Amino acid sequence: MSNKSEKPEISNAEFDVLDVIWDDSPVTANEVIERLNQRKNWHDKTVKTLLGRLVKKEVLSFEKQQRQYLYFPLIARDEYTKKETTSFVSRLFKGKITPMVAGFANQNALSKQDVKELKALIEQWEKDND
Amino acid sequence: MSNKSEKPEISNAEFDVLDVIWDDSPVTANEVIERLNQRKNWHDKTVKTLLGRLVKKEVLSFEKQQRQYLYFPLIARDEYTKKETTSFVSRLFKGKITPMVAGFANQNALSKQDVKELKALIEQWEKDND
DNA sequence: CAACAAAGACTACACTTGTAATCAAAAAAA
DNA sequence: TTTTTTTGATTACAAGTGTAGTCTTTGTTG
Repeated sequence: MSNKSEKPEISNAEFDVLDVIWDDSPVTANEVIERLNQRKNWHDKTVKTLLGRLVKKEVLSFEKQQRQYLYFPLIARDEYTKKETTSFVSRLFKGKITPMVAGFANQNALSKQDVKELKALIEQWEKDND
Repeated sequence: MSNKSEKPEISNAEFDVLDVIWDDSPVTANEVIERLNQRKNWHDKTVKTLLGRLVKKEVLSFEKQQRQYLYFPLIARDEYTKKETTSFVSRLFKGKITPMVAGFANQNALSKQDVKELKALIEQWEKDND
């Protein structure tokens, strides 16, 4: 293994922490714990550990405010999701999104609204390209 | 943790093994090793270990052919990809595919061909639904 | 039949991950 | 100032993972 800063490798639990920080930052550890409390049922020590690991992985950083830390992300959510999406689609769908969307549709996970949005997106794409 | 048969939790390395088995099965371990050799550079013992773990996880099974085993999948690729897609999209895009496709387009990962296919897919969807 | 080779079973081992508990430093309260 | 609390740092620990090596069994070869 060993990927020194090549690519952060964010674990599932870590992602949940990062996710609420992306929602709004900088934030104190307690704020993060509180926000996570809404959905997860983690001990505050657990969240602290995850924050520490994210800092060590250089995904987060912080600045001291008295004795507390104010955490903020070092990588943008958008950048992260794009990268993850690319690797996900390339892994499971040989890089093609259509089969992925098809699987979605095929599962009744596609709503009328989604289709409307997709159409708008495509239209825009066609306007931009070519 | 601990998910007794709820949901297999296939690791990355395991997935690569499973992937070539999905391509064509049943196959012997050596066939799997050979196929993987094309892209990965794994020791054959490594592949054997992964096969064993997949069997233990009930993702694969096998039947003996003399002293060799012929492995085959217990879960369908399609089923797996659908499930993974759902969880991926729900995690990173709050369950909406459009933002995902948008990120894709936004990255120039969308080809003319893709768009054509997407349009066809949508058209079909509209024909089916409502 | 004896020795060898091939296949799978079992063992190994460091690193990651989930999930905290304990320790230490510093600020707040008594 | 002594005590208590709060916050982060360090330590813990089992299960999972990547990546093999060794042991055992069972055909194969001389």
